[in-house]
Amino acid sequence: MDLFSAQHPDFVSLAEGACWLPGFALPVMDTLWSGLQQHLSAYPPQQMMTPMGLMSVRTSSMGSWGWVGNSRGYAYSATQPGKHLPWPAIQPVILKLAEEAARRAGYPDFVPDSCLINVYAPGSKMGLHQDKDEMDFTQPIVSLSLGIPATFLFGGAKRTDKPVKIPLQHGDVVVWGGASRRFYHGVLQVKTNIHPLVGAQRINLTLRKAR
DNA sequence: TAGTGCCG
DNA sequence: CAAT
Repeated sequence: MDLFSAQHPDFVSLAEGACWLPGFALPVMDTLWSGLQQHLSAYPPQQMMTPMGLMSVRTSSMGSWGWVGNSRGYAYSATQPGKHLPWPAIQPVILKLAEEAARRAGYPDFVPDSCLINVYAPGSKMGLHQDKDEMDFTQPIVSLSLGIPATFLFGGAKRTDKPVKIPLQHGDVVVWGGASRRFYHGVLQVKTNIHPLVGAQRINLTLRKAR
């Protein structure tokens, strides 16, 4: 490994089946942000309820299935909350980026049908949880960060496993599947900051195959 | 257990 | 770790 790639690794292994790809999406971020801004205007993110209380993040979706929470639990829904309208298709730039990241991580057959969009204002966070409402656990999760930095917590199979802290920045991608597909993960409270393109917020896109 | 606050 |  030469000096440049030692300082700027493009692949960091987190666990069996899981990796962090720092800056993987940087070449498409301007295009991606342009499309995402239009989506967020048309489909404003909403705070979801959970059995435990109101989430601090705001959520929107693209794709055939959108993630929804309510006081009884979590589910994937073909329609927007409180409406009878479907979500728009996953934007081609996002779909291609997710498939390329999955391939780089060792999942060449990734076909996402759901893109969950989580918007973190400063102070927002996400507690440790598992993504386990999908049908096919052979398909990985692909996560893309935009905007201000945040600390991603990547734990293990048990809630009590000590998480690794990953400082995610604009353009970073994390992929987890295989043995780590159901590992606990979360996000520490986001600190106040300004990103030159995205402003005072962090946005996370999570691509999955829900059905 | 996709949140929160209390307790030791 | 409750209470869902």
